[in-house]
Amino acid sequence: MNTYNKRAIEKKWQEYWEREGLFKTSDKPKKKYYNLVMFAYPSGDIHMGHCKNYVIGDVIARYKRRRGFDVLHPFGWDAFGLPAENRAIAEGIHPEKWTMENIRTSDESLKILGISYDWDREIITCLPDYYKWTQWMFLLLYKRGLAYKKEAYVNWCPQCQTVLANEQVIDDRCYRCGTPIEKRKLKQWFFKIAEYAERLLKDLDKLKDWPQRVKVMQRNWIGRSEGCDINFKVVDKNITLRVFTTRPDTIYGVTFMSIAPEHPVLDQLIKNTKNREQVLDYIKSATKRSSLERLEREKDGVFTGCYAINPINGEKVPIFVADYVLIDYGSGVVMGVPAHDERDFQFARKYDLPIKIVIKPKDQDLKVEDMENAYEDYGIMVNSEQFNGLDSSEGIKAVTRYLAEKNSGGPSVNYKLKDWLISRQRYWGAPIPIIYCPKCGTVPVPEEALPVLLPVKIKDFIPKGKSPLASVADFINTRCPKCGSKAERDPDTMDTFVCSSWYFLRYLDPHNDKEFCSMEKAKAWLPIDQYIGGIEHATGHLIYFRFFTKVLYDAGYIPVDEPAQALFTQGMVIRNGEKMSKSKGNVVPVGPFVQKYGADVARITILFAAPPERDMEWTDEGVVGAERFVNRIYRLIAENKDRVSKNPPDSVSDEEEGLYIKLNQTIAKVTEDLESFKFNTAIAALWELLNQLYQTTRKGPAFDYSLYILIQLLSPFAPHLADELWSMVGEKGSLLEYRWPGYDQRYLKEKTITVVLQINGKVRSHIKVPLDTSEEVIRNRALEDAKVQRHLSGKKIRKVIYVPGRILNIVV
RNA sequence: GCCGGGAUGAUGGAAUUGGUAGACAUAGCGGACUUAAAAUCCGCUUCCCUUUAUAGGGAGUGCCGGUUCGAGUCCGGCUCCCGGCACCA
Repeated sequence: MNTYNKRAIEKKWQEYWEREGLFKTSDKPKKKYYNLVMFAYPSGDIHMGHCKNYVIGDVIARYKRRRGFDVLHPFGWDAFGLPAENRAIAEGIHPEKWTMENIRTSDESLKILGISYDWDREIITCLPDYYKWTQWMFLLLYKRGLAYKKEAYVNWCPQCQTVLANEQVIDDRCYRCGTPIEKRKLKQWFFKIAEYAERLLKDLDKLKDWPQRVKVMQRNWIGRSEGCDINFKVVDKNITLRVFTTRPDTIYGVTFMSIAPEHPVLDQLIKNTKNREQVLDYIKSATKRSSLERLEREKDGVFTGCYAINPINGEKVPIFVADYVLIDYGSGVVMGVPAHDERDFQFARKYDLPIKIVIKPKDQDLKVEDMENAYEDYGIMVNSEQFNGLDSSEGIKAVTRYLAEKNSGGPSVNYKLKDWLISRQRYWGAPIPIIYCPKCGTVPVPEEALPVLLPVKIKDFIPKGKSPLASVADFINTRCPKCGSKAERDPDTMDTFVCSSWYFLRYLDPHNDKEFCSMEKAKAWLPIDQYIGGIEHATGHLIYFRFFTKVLYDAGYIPVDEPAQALFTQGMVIRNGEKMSKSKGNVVPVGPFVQKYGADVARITILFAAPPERDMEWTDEGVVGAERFVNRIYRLIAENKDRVSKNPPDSVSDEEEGLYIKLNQTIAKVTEDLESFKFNTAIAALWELLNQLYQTTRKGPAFDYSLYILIQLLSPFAPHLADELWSMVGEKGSLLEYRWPGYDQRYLKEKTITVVLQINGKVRSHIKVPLDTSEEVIRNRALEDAKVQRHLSGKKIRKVIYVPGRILNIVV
């Protein structure tokens, strides 16, 4: 009887849970707990690498249920996206067929793992009853002026043949396929997330239970920068160039201006100048280069033939076009201060432009001839007329104020966060609900005409630089909803991150065909009490869904302006040194593993190996340990099942006191650890209790009761085994139907304590005394101690420090 | 470059937040059970030195220094690793 038939037992309990509807969500929650794990992309079957997230979420869900919460614990699928389409192109399977089959397989895997999802609320983003509301969201943003179409230089992945959002470009490469991205000038749909930059930043402070790390990443990503706008008039032209700078204290050091090659003002600026041809050539070659190339090249540019006037002193400086100036930061124009900006310094040296020192360090002077680099630190303003002598920080304020008074600029704030490009030139996504009418222009599809169905019958998925939908005549050709004349649909689909920006709301009211979610349900369940997912979404999904929440809040559809109270980011599952993934060929599939070892073993393996926020190595040794753990518990209970008692001991004998204290400590420890996501130490505590129970030779009422409690404490981690043992000892139903056990305050502390005796901070001896022994008694006992005496001989005691119940340190 | 986080036995990891470093597990070694093996149960297992043994001593949480009766934990200075941002004006 070393082991038990895991698969048979697990199946039995999974059927029971389903039959009794134990995972169902309450319609009228009294004490709600919205526990959400990030949904997933259905790429084949799930494997153990994915499961960590789900197992963590399930432990919390089961624990909270037993604490009396009405738990909402749903799951769904982020089912649009490129892999399905790429598979379709390679193998001729329709993306929908492939996706839905994957979902069926993966659902099965989640069920055999015993994850307690309310399956009635499962959502699948590629189905019309879901993406209807994704399109509705687009229209809402459009109505609120937050969705707009503009021509811009955008990120283009030549491999995926589609544009990408900034958040999907990692180190100038496509986040999906790693291909270096190109810049293309295209007309695309954007969401005005930049308009929410300040609120997205400020409200991070409200998110007390989010990891610091994620908040820091979001702050970096939003990239708020305070500074000053300065207007430079162009000589002999009716043009004003606005620059943004964080260092207005260096304004007297401006010796040139640089404009980004993509800047629209250039057309007008170089009209009728003799350098026109040269400038156009430069623009042409510069705009072709990738941002990576541009970064690596030596800084260069070309003189436009025009001059600008420095508003502070009227100096005339040449204007260049230079590709180190970024079109999408600030105004795309910079003032060149070579003495105090490294890039400007290099540029000035190359073109022999003057370098003028206007900031000097506090304790020394700078000489242009000696400079090998720009002096970028703060210092004292010099060569700056009335501002001479000011410290940089005062100078920044003084110059800003002066420029504002003169109407030549003023304080300004810039963000790195840019508007979110959401058009995709691919088939497998939610169609953008917009119609172009030759008479009425851009016309949104009326709400009652939603969803705009993705045509199922399509032969050619291959992207050719424009959406495959563009060549589906049935889809593209339509009538204008306003005037009825012949019109065309937008052929693009939406970024899948749009689908995932609001999915957490659909779970609240998944079958509502009138609204994406009723206000009543939103009020009942929001915000998410615990969100669990991967850190990789820190600057993508986790910003987008905060943005959507704020928009919906502003529009009066939901009662919260932040979606999630608490966030937990779990670590990855590593195997053989690499992230577990199909492409690395190191996955452990769920089905075969559960067949062989059972779901409880899988769960314990994941939970015990490491703290959940850290990466965990999946090893065979870990599996061995987990298997031993469940077998050992099963055997202990099975061998003693007739002894198990639901009643705490009436009185605790001296002999059993140690065990009974251990039991109460274990209840307290496991409870605390569950509250703070320390599942590895919670299981370690159970293991300690288990070891102690195995070593108990004289079994009494405390032992009998301990078994009863052990089964209960096990239930969030190994729910199948726990329920099986529960019925083995004569209890009814599932532990999900029982409250979490409490502990006896009186038996948390040992009645005899060990006091460590130290001399000069070194451990020399230990004494055992009753719990409430006075310091004096302990001191005397210590001085009598043979070992202490040996170390004290011939020395004078200078001081004695007593830490109650722990340590007595004698200083000699 | 700027901003985070980290470094503890052979290994995964504990340590009440300044109070016995190494819980629990894995691996290893030894014992019991067995005809035998597996499984199981029990014991040992940071390193070095002394000792037949009991035992005793010393060192030890990446490195150097500091605060303290006492530091894995706090402070200062480094080294290395991981992550985020980065031509951001």
